[in-house]
Amino acid sequence: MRFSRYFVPTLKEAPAEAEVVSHKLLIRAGMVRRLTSGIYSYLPLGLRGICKVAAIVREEMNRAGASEVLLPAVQPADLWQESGRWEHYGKELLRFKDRHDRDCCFGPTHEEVVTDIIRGEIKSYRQLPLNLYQIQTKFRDEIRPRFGLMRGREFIMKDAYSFDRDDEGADKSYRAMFDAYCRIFSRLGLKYCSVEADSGSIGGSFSHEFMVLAQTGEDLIISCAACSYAANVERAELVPPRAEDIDATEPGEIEEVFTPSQQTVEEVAAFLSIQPSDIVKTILVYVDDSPVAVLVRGDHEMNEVKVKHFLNGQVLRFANPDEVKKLSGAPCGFAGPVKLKVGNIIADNALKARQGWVTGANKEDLHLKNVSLLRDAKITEWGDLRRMEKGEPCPRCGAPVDARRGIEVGHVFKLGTKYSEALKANYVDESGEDRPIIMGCYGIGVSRVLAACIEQNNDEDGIIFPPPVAPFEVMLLNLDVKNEEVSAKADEIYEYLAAKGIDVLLDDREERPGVKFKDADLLGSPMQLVLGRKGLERGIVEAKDRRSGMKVELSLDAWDKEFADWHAQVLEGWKNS
RNA sequence: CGGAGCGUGGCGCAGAUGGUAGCGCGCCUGGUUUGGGACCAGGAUGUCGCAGGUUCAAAUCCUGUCGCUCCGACCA
Repeated sequence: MRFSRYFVPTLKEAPAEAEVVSHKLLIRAGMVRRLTSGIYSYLPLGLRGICKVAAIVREEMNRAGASEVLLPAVQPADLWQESGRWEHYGKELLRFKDRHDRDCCFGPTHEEVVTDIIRGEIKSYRQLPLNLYQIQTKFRDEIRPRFGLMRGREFIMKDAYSFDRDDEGADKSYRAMFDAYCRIFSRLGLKYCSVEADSGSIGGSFSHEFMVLAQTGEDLIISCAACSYAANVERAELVPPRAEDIDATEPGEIEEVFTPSQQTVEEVAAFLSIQPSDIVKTILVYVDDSPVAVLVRGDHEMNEVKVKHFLNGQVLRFANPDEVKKLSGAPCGFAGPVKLKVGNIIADNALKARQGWVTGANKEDLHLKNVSLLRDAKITEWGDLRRMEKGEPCPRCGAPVDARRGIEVGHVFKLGTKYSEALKANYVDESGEDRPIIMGCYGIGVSRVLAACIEQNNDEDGIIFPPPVAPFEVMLLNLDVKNEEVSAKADEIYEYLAAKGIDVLLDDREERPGVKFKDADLLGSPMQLVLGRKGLERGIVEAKDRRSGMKVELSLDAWDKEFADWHAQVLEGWKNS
């Protein structure tokens, strides 16, 4: 492409709306523009980036034996009522009515639609296994879209669905997708890892997430260097205290202590000159509208996902101040398990480690000392209810774990028969018996991958695209557009590269050199070729590796070889990084 | 939805105590420049988010409303 005729509206300043680096750079580089909250237009350069990602995804999906389809974005409500998700999906599902007043929705995911196709077409075990995928725009009406393409409401996703006759086959399909995902993210040049994950509202038995490591990631990943255990914090299992670590000494009599206006754990600890780990935090929540008190150690964090699963609940919300008052009889900050009038009190395993605790007294400005949860409280059940912290023992090998931030770019689920049973997608096996198809589903956030890629590859001058993702692999700068010889040579090199199948953007704008250098760095092509009058006189083209900043001069006399060597060398550098 | 903040030329912003809108970037014209976002001169562009209200007078005060961003519950 020729820059002068292409549409690349670059910006010197980052728009105020952008918070994270990928968002700022996507806008500054003229790749995207926001239409409204969480909804973006892809401009030519952005679309090229998306297409590059999609092409790799497509190749690897095809290679893994999946067949590409394109399913409808607008879907009828009855399908969703059949699966039960019309009720359960929540407000992220964008619902509307058509002119005939029929309920519809915009697909946030396509389990219902594929399963509907499959139940109509698949009758026999002979037709299985099968894997269908698509790359398509999804819509999820997120509560709070943020970080540009990272969490949009409208986004581009690759979603695949596998159909198998039995568990063994389903596991094979899952494995095939897992491997394909590894190949995809490696080819895209991303630093990623796969972690055990919670399966969330899509449902199913087990799942893994693919995370791109980045400080701005919204997810926390627990990983163990010693045994390669890795999991999302939502999921990371904690080992209960070992028998020998338990101090069973029974404390003395319960004692009320005056703690005026000391509401937070930190305040109470400071006021009583004790550690936060000497305190039991009592968190009042509602799970599916019934009240629950969750007990965790003062220095620990409750894990809402774990609590939800522990109670087999769908929705968890915190009690509001009025409800706290009603449930505990005291304002926020003074709830405690002793004589608490909440039927369901669940406690984290870590609280088994000892007996004497400080807790709220369920009375304003009072706490209790010497509380034994076994003696003084009615604990319904104990369990793993908190978030793992950095440095805690790995559930597999006991070594201290590390915590890092990540962006979820892919997710593989083993669904089982959740949808096939709800929608009656059965097949007939060898013995003539009807059986539900075993399903799996596999997503990649294509637009998010582009953002994550920029998040991971940038510097103060702009984007540094890995070659496979770069909208243009080479940017060719003609510094003297008005000089006919220079322009003729630039055109010649442009044609040469194009003929080699290299995506090249020729900057033929009537701009000063400085503008072109700045834009080239901003747009992030991994390779820059610079041709000017001075260089042409000396018979050279200057070549810059965007990532290392290394510049070399390529002789025009030996162009074929010198360019090929340099090109290979830059690509090699990326592979080894 | 709860908490915080912001809406003023295309972009980034300034406009106390009310007096009829300005700066930088960008854009247009001409000239001088031309290897890391040039300079000079001239020029265009605003129903100050929207709707009410107070006032002789509102970007500024009041009320409502819409939109956006950020912090918490969702997820690719």
